[in-house]
Amino acid sequence: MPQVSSETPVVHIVDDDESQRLGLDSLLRSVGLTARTYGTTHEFLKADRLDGPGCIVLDVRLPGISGLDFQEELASLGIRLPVVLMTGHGDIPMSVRAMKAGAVDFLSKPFREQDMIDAVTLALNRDRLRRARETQSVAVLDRHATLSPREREVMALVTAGKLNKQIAAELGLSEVTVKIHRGAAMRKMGARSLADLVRMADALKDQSR
Amino acid sequence: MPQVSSETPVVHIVDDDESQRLGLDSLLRSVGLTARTYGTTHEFLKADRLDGPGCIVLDVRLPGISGLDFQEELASLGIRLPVVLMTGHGDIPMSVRAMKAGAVDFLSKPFREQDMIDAVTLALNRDRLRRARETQSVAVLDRHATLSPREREVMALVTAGKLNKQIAAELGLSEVTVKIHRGAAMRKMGARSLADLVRMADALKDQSR
DNA sequence: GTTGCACCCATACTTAGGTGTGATGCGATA
DNA sequence: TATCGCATCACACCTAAGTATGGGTGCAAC
Repeated sequence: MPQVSSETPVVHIVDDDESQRLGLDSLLRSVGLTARTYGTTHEFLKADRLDGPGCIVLDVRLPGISGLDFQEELASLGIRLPVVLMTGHGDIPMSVRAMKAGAVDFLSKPFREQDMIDAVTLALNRDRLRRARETQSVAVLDRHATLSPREREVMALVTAGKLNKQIAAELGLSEVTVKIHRGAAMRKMGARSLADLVRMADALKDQSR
Repeated sequence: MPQVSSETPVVHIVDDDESQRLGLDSLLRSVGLTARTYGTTHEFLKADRLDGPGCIVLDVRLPGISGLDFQEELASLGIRLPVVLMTGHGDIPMSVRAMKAGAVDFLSKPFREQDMIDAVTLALNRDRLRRARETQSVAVLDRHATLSPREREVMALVTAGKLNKQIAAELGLSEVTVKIHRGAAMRKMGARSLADLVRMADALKDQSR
C-alpha cells in the first residue's frame, strides 16, 4: 500500500452519484493516484488537507449548488486547487464559462477513461508548478514581513534604482541611516546582491497582483 | 467617417457565409469598431495589417480547414491576434479545445449580439495589453542586440549579482576592463540604474521563453 | 593600407556602498 | 521600571563602482 504523506497529491472527487464516485476512485487508484470522494461540496469543504497538493474533479450538477458556481466560490475561499469539471448534461456556454474561470478541462459524460486520466495528470502538474512558484514567493513574503517600516521603505526606493543620497533626501534622513536600513533589508531578506533584492521586490509585486 | 490609422484596431471576420459576414460587419460598425471580412482563411492570410492591433472572429466551419486547426496554424505563423470562435454546429469538446488553445470566447450561433460585442471588446483589450508589453520588451531586445559579445557576457554576470572582481576572474580579465564593458552595457541598454538593468535582463529571459 | 570596431589594460581619481563604534530618543512590553 | 526593538546620526574606515586619459592588439571592410 502506498504511503500517503502530506506531499502525496490528492485528487478530490466531488460528485453526488455514488457509483460515479466509486468508478472514478478506482480508475484513479488504478494508475497509482490517491483520491478522496465527497457527495456534496459541503462535505468537501469540511475535509482537511485542502491546502495540500492535489486537484479537484467536480461534477457540474450537484445538490444545492452548480459546480460552476462552486468553482468560483473556491477561488474566493482561497482554495486554488486546479479543477477538472465533468457533466452529463452540459452545453457549450457552460464549458466556456468553466474554461474562462480557469478549469483545466471540461469532460462530458461518458468520457473516455484516458481523457480523465490525462486531465487529472495535467491538473496535478499545474498544481505542482504553482506550488513551486508559491513556496518561493511566500518565503520572500515572510522575510519581507520581518522588515521594519523604514527598512521596507528604503528597500522600495533602493530597488527602484535610487542612490542612497537620493533616498536620504526623499525621506529626510542622513545617508548613513539609509545605508543602515539598506544593509538590514539585505540581511533580513537574505539577498546576496542588489540584483537579488531587485528580483525579490518584483516577486513581491507579482504576489500582490 | 472615422479615420483608420495604423493604430485603429481591426476586427478580422473570417466566415464563409456572406450574410453572416455582413451581419457581423454591420454589428461591429454600429458600435464604432472597424472590421474587415474574409470568406476563406486564405483570403485572410493575404490581407495586410495582420501585425497591427485587432482581433479575429473566426467561424469553426470553413472551406478546407477547421477554424480550430486554423487557430493553431495562426500561432505557428506568429500571428498572435486574439481569436473569438463561433459556430452553428459546435459541441463541448470543440469549445474546450478552442479555449485550451487560448481562444477569448466560443459562441454558438445564434448568439446574442451583446455577447459578440463583449467578446470582441475583451479580445481587443487583451491585444492592447499584449502589444503594450511587447513593445516594451522588443525595445529591450533591440538594444541588447547592439551589445558586443563581451558586453552581453558581462551584463549577464552583472545581473546575476556578481562583483566586478568576480566577473574579471571568471572571464580572465582585469577589473578595469569589466568596468568598461559594464558601463557600455548600461549606456547601450539605456539603464539608469543597476536595478533597471536587472529588470531588462529578466525581460530578455521571459522573451526567449 | 587606412579606417573602424571590438577588445584589452595600467594609472589615477571620484563617487557610491557597506560596516563598525558609540551614542540618543521613543514607545511597547515584560 | 527595565529592557528591547526601532529609528536616528556622527565619525572613521574600507571596498566597490564609475570614469577619464592614454595606450596597445587584431581583424575585417573599404
